Parts: sequence; C-alpha cells; structure tokens
Amino acid sequence: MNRDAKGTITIYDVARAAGVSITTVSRVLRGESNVSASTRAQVQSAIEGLHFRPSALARSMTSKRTNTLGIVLPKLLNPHYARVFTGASEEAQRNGYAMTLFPFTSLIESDFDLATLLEERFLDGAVILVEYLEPLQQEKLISSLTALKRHMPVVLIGRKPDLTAYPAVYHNMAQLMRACVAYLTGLKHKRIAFVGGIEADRDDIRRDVGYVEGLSLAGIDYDPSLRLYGGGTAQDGEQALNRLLDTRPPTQWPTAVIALNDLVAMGCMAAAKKHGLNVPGQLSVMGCDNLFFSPYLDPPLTTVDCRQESLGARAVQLLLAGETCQEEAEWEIIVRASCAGAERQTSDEVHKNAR
Amino acid sequence: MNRDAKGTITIYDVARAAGVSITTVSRVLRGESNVSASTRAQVQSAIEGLHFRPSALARSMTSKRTNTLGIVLPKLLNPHYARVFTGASEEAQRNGYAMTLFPFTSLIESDFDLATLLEERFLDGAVILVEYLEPLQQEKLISSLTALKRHMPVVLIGRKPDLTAYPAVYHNMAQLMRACVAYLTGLKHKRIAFVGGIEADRDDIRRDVGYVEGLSLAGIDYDPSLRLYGGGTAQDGEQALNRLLDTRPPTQWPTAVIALNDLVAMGCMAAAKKHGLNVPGQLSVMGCDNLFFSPYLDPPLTTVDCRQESLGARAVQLLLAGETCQEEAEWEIIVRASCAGAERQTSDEVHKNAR
DNA sequence: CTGAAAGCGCTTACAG
DNA sequence: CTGAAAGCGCTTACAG
Repeated sequence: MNRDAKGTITIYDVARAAGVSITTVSRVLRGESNVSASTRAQVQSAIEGLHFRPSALARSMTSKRTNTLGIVLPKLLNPHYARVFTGASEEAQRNGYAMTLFPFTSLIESDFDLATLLEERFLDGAVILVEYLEPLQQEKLISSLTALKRHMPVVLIGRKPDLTAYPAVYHNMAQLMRACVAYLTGLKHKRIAFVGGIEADRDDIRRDVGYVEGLSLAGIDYDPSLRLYGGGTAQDGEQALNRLLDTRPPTQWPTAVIALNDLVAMGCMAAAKKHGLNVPGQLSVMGCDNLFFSPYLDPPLTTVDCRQESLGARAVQLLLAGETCQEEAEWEIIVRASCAGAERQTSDEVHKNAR
Repeated sequence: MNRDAKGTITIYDVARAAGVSITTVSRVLRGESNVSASTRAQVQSAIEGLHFRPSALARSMTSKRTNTLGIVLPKLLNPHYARVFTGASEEAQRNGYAMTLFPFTSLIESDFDLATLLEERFLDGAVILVEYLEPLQQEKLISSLTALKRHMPVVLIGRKPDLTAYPAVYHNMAQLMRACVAYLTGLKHKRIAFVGGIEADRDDIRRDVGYVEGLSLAGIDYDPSLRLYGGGTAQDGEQALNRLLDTRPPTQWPTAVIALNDLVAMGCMAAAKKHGLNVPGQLSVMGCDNLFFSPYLDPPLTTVDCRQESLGARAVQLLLAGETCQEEAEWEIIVRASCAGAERQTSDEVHKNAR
C-alpha cells in the first residue's frame, strides 16, 4: 500500500526491507532497548541501505513538540542584538532546541502580524524583544501577543514590559542611567548631555528618569537642551551632537556625553573630532552595550556591558521552565579611556551651569 | 469523536460549531472561492469564536512543504555574517519563507552533524556558508552535505566550493585581492603586507594567489615575511601587525597593509598607533567587508564592500528556483581616508625592496 | 521481544 | 457549492 511513488522513503519501506513491522522500526529509531540484537541489526542496515531519515514533521505531529523556538529581534545588524541572539540560541541548542529568527522590521512591514507569523511556523515557544512602537502599532502588538499566548509560551525581553502578564527579563534602565551619571559626576562633570532615543519611548523615558535623578543626586539641575533625542545609529549620534555643537558657543558645550548605545557613542566621537574637541581631554564620551568595536575606538570607549548573552540565555531558560516571573538582568560599567576628569571646565562655566 | 480533550482545538471543532464538514472549513481556511457567502461567514465566526489556528504541522504533513529555509552561518557576532543573514532572510520572507539560523560553531561542537541537525528540522532547503575546516572536519562536512542533499536542495555560499556538484554564490577572492594590491601599487606602495587568514585555508590561498599576482603585475617581488597569517578578529590583526613592527627595524616596515577583513583592519590601525605610525601618512590600511563601523574609524577605512545582502539574497533565489549554477558575486572598492600615497618611502628603501 | 490498529490535524482527489 | 473517505509518516497504547 505504501509505495514510495513520490520518492520519499518511509518507515514502511524500512519495515518491508527488514521484514519487520513499522512498530519495531519505530522502536529502533527511538533507541528503545526492548528489541533483540539481531532484529535491531537488520533494521539498522535497512535504514542505512535506504538512506532513510524519519520525518520530523510526522514525528512532531504525534508528539506535539517541534523542538524549535522562535525569537523576534529588531535588527541583527546591530551587534547588540547579535549578542542576544547568540546567547539565546546557544541556550536553546544546549536543551535540544533549534531557534528560528524573525527580524522585527520585516514584521512591521508585513502588516506586523506577529501571531500569524509565529504560529504558522512550528514553534514550541517564543522570545520576543520589541523596541519602541507608535501607539497604533503598540496596540496591534498587544493583541498579537494575546493571540500568540493562547498557543505557546512567550517571554518578553530587553525592556521592562508594560504588560505584567508576561514573563520577562530586562535591564533596569533608570538604575543603569543613574550609575552612568554618577560615574561622570564623580569625575566632576556638570554639563552632561544624553544623546539618542525617541522622546515618546517608554524605555528611553525610563532612562530619562535615571538621567534626571542622577543629575539631581549630584546637585545638578536638569537642562533639557542637553537631552538630544534621535535614533540609535552612529549617524544619528553624529548628527545630534553636531547640531548641538554647531548651535552653542564653545563655552556652553557639554563636558561629557552619555550615548544611548555604542553606535551613537561612536558617532558622537566623530562629531567631537569634527569640532576639534579632544576625547576625553575636552569631552568625555560614555557608551552602552560594550560591542566588539568599542575597545578599538580612539580612545577606547568607556561603556556599559549589558551581558546580552546572559539576557538571551535567561529568557530561553524562563521559556523552557515555564516560569512566569519578570526579572532584572545584570550590567556592568566598563571603564576604558574615553572619559576623564572635567578639567576643561572653568569655575566661571561651572557657576553658570549651576545658575 | 474528536473531542478537544487535550485543549487543542481542531478543524473538527470548527466544523461542528459551524455545522459544516471539515472539507468546507479547510476550503475557507485556504481562501478557496467555491464556498457560498453565508457558509463562509458561519465558518469565519466559528473560527474567531474558538480562536482557531490551523496546525502548520498537519498542513505541512500533506503539502510536503514547510515554507521554512535553513541557513548555516559561522559567527553572527561578525556583522559580515549578519549582513548575509539579513539579505537571505529578507529574500526568503519576500517569498513566504521563514529562515532558521544554525550557528556553525555550535555545529562543530555538537559533533558537526550537519545532516541530522538540518533534517531533523522542517526545512524546504538550506543555504550553507562554511569557513575553513581542518581536513578531518572537511571530510565530515562533505559526507554530511551528501546526505543532506538527498533530502533537500542545498546552496553553498561565500567561497568557491571545492565541490562542483552544488549550486553556489561566491566572491572571486583572487580577483578581489589583485584589485586591492593594484589600488595600493597605484598609490606607489611597494612594501605591502597582507594580514589575517589561516595558511592552510583554501579560500585564503586563493587570496594569496591574487596577492602575489597583484604584486607581480606591479613588478614587485613577493616577500613571504610580509604575509602575516592569523585569525579574523580585531585582536588577531592587532597582534599580527604588532609582532611584525616589533621585530623589524622601522626602515623595513611596510607602507601599506591589506587586512583580511574590517575587523582585522581595525586591529591593524590600533597596532600602527601603538607604534606611533600615522595612518595613512605613514601606513596605509585597507580592509574588506565594509562593515558599519568602518566609516567611523579614525581615519575612515578604505575597504571592499562585498554586497553581503545581495550574496545572501541571491543564494536564496538559487535555492528557490532550483538552479544548479555556481556564480560569482559582486564587490566594490570603497575609497575613504585610510590609504594614501607612499611618500614615506625613501628611494633607498624602494631599492632594497626591489632587490 | 514483536505487531495490528488507532490517532495526530490537516489536504486532496472524487462524488454528488 | 458541499461532503465522505483516504492519506501524509510517524508514535502510542494495547495485546500477545
């Protein structure tokens, strides 16, 4: 009955070749012990002779498991996300799972139907990292998540979710920013700019909270004109800082810059050089993410390592364990050479800044 | 008969709720037109009411297609591969396919059984990029590929395969290297080092051929001590060039360096600075790949854009079209500021070099 | 230690 | 326009 008319060879072909039932073939396939040595040998040789491979599809059909996880990530071209993926993927592999990557930008383009995209595939669960979304897209995301959650476990990652119903791993960005500001105020900086991020974004707002709090703790008034919003690329950082330096007299320039991430920091360093500012002599620059290129910038970049691999790995652990907690991820300031004491500041300027 | 005992709701549940047969449900699911409007509406509302999602597993079971492609890539942390992945993934998406990424290093760790890993998943085809392998691993790869090819179409990518039986997209590395050397000899350089890559590697040997040919075309003898083998990271590049500069008198230093890739180039620039060499005034540095950070190095890096996105996209096209050709991919030299004329060279040195 | 039968959740001819 | 039946390639109780 089961001819290999279509060329695919099945467990029936093996059974026939070995002169046993498909049940027995299935048993040796799954490595069960209750098969006689001679039968096993016959089946094995039939399998090899026919180059038989069991269909994962049929297997999953009965077992209801695919051993495949999905991960939704914004842009892999940013090594930050590549680090997250690497950590998640390796943890998955360690547990016998493969990982299917869904680039986020294309999700938005393709009507952003997270639920359909993920469900149509063969996933046992999904890790989802979302960046800032317009309110309308945000609503769509939430309903997508609701639909998705009905069909598989989901873990959110990267930023503290507004949704408490989902397990999550994220960085405490307010705390992280306070630490960055504290590091720079400890270096006697008073005019500290913060570059990058979208004003409407919840996560960046959290960073903003930490930024303002950090300044306040050091007795520095928050100067909104030193908060430069913009994107997250090197070009964005370069443009933002260029604009500030172009429109202010040098005496009003910041003595330190905290960048949204290392890419933005790299752009800021380019803007500083363009304006003849020595880094860190005349301008300290601090990044975030600790990407592979940051020790090779000139000067090497002081930044925050966000342990992206652990973040991704932890998300997979929560997913596989079926945990429902929301937990904070670790980070650490990496001191290199791009930040120095605020010696350029005159007491005059300090006075002006303190108003 | 089909109770939703396990919680999963199926096409039978929908059929019952809508008072039709499963055939009819299947028809509206697949958007066939031969269903009356009223029936369609009933089925639709049953689907929505039950939050029904068809099982992709069962669907693929009959259709024999999963609409999922696999891609094997070395280390995603190198943005070069991220660019390849992006191009491949977007092309796949454009054609209704998802893309499962298999990081290569973990394949090697996990006994390197490409065939098992890929077949156990649900793939309609695979794009495979391999880097240099030890001879033993190379053999295992080839037998894995043979096994894999029996079950799905495969396209090789990135380097010219030794295997002619597989469709492939790759760069003509000898030609690319000749062009790099020609660019630098055009700038009057005579002592041109080549940094990075493994001596035993076929692909790098091809680059070596182009390197030697390029020198020869400019009437320069090949000096083996200027060929610095090593890995492909920034650290590798830094160490390799440091070693050369440490062991040679400054009068014997190269006036130009071609790096295996942008990461190595970045490391070379660090080594140059450590030895007080101005780039490009005293040492020209040329990279390969044109990664996002290269315009932000100081000075901005002259490099070769390898059109990685097109490379990945083209591989997917060949895969989906069932083509069997091996074709060359495009590349282009991107001139920035890290290479300049060889003015540091004295006629004495030139003479010595020419022997 | 081995096998016959039912079932996983769909799609696909085939009838009507 | 609609439905009954077979089949996709396995695994899983259930018998023996």
